Amino acid sequence: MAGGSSQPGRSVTSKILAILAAFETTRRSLSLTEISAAADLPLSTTHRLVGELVESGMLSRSANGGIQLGLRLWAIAQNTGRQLRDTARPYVQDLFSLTGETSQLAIRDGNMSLYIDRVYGTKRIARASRVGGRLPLHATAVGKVILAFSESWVADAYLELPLQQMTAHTRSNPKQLREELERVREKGYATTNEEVRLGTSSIAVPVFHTGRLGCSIGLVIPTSHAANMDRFLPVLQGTSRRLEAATVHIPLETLLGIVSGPDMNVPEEESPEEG
Amino acid sequence: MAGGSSQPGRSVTSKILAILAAFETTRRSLSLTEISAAADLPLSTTHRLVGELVESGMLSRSANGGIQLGLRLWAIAQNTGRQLRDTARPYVQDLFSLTGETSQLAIRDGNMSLYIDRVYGTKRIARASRVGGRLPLHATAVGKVILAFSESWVADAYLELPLQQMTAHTRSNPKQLREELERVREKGYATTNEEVRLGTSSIAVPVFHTGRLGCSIGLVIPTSHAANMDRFLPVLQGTSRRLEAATVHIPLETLLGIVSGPDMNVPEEESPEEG
DNA sequence: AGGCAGCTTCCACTGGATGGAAGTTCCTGC
DNA sequence: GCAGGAACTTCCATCCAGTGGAAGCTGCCT
Repeated sequence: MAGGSSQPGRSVTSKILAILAAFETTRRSLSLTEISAAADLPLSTTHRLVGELVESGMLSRSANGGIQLGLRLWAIAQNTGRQLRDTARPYVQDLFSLTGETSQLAIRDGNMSLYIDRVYGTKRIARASRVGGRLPLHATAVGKVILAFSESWVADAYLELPLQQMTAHTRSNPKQLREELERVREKGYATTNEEVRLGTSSIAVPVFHTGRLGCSIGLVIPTSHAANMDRFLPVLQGTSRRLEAATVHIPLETLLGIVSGPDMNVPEEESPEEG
Repeated sequence: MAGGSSQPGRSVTSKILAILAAFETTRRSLSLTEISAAADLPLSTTHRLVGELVESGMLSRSANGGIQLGLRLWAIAQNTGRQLRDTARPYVQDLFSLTGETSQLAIRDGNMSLYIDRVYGTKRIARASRVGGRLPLHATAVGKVILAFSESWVADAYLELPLQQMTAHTRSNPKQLREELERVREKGYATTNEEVRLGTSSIAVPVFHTGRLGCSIGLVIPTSHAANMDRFLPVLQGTSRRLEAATVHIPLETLLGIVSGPDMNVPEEESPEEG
């Protein structure tokens, strides 16, 4: 290639991905230089690629000169897993209306729980998760539900990995976790107490689909009034059952848009980020 | 390039965009051949690029062999306009709780209204819009609000374009529309009656930000009980005012993530699609 | 008014992208 | 069970699109 030392073995595709990935962890707009650094690309290459991406609407320039993700990209991406989100949203809303607590729906994406939808009130509580965000499976209630009710290889593979200690309360001992998952299976729901972030607790139940785990729905509750969280169980289980009924006619693969095959993909270190 | 007749002048970037754009109008998974046709690329090129995109998580292969948008892409794209969506969501929810009618929030994207958020109940009504979807500005209540309260060049430029006749009720006469926009400005809200789709009507109000139009919020109502729609006005205006208060401290550019500059981009013919 | 950081443009070079063709798999109909 | 064919995958000689160092530009800060 150019002047002398291109970085061989990097396809254009991977460079474009690297540029988009620079926005994966931040809500801010980024400068060209920041993108260049994050994507590990020469400034001039970044400049040209970003230019093309802006041209096409994948990225956009904001008033202050920064670069952000474009509305076109967002609009295209809205088609991902739409079946599940469109179907589930009213039920997640109901859950919020009935409990008044932050309600969420998550699926497994590799070895993380991926938050698909989330309904919350105007009084903000400190939040560790967000729609599109990921958290470790062992630290959250939805994650524990996913580990407990997925095919056994999921938990087996997961518990081999190093388990991130997010707060002093996070259980990072594989043996203890395995026992806890057993209890989750018996009781039919999972809870956490300040295992992701101090001050918030959570509770979650599974949503099944043709005998397999489909997703998990749960509540995030300020620890201050989280005593007796299981008072929410009837509502949670009722919502789960109604959601199961609403999705039973849709093939699981259509719902999720993915096969969650045995490909536990590599950690990739997304820190919990912002509150 | 290869064997003989590449299509010169097409950057790799544009090819990747073309592949992603193939998913813009469909929720289905696509076969390689379909993508190849939609993106107007040779099959082998499509094969290689799709392979790379799947590798990186931008696309994913579903169980039946089809190809779909990947969760990674979705998760990255969630950062687009997050500030506005995160802030506004509870207010859109409130609007739904208080009215029981489908509630939505839209902004202008080129010469279309882009639906940013939407809250609806479990009883489905025929719907023409969806989150991430676009509709012509002149046929919807939110669109009319956008035209009426944006800088005057927006409506001026828009009314020069050919106006799509979506139903028998759609007003596609520029002169009539200009008068209607004047009335919208006087009354402070806009309505439609079956102008997008027979059977549904809508009403919308503007949400301002530092004196300029920020976005528009509105309701979609089955025409059967849309008589006296303006009974919803106090709730709509109250919600708008509360949303204005909640966003006033955030710079407009940060909110939208874009400058809606004088670049009225070309129609691009997205049909209303599915109900 | 000099310095500097960030952005944009330029351009000769070259290796990664290219796509036609051949090979493979997996149907479906007779 | 096998011919026909549609969809997908692999191969590889060709060559131009992508490349990135360097130089130029802009605007801000001191």
